[in-house]
Amino acid sequence: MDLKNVRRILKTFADDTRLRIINILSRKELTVNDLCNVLKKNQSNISKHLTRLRLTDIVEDRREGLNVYYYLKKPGNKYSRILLDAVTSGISDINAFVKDAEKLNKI
Amino acid sequence: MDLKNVRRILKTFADDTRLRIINILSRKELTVNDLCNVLKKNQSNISKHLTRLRLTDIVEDRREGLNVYYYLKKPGNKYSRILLDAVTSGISDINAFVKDAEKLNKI
DNA sequence: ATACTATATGAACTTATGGTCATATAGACA
DNA sequence: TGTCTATATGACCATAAGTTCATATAGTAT
Repeated sequence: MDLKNVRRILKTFADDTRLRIINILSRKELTVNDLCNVLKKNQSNISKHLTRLRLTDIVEDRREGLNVYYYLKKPGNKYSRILLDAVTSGISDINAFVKDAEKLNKI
Repeated sequence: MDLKNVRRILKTFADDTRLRIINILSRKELTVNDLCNVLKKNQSNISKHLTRLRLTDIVEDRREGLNVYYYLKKPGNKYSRILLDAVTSGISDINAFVKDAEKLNKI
């Protein structure tokens, strides 16, 4: 883990849409389309954010027919885990997150 | 703490120069000029990064004559503290940080 | 093959960000 | 007062990042 990686991980987290995606995926794996519905964003937008999260090793995907399911990846190295834990700790009660979780239950 | 604050804090952390400043200040309070010398960046640049860190409640400053000393803010908010701990202890052995610490000892 | 659905990606646009230069401000001291 | 040093800030530029539209790709089904 070097400085570049730390910055890359932090930058990837430092966006509202991606934070919301991470929060949602922490509860349940979902398809791109599901995420569009919960977040009320267009498909291109969500897909690009997911690509970025995948390139930063935060999520992984698996295809099932036409659908691609995204889910949180268990961090491989120790430093990633420390950072990811720090970034995600103590923020689950954020209002926007709670609302997203409620929408999620209706899907 | 809302989503906007979390994003703001993460964005502030997500920069090489600011991460290096945080690492350095975690060891010792320093003047703007000291930080310029360690980081080999111009004064304007460092000053602006420090201003941003101050506005995000990560550092504080105190003036002593002509010099302004910067140091990590003690309580900060809870989320900043968690990130700060991750960056300053969990991943403090990253190469760029160690090198900065060595330069710091020569001042 | 065609048609349909889900997802990914290239192009273009807008805004945000980091860096540098020049200048302004603040304090010390003669 | 003037001058020097340390720091802050405004203007400007270049690049990065987020969004949207249109299109491409992948898989299903007929």
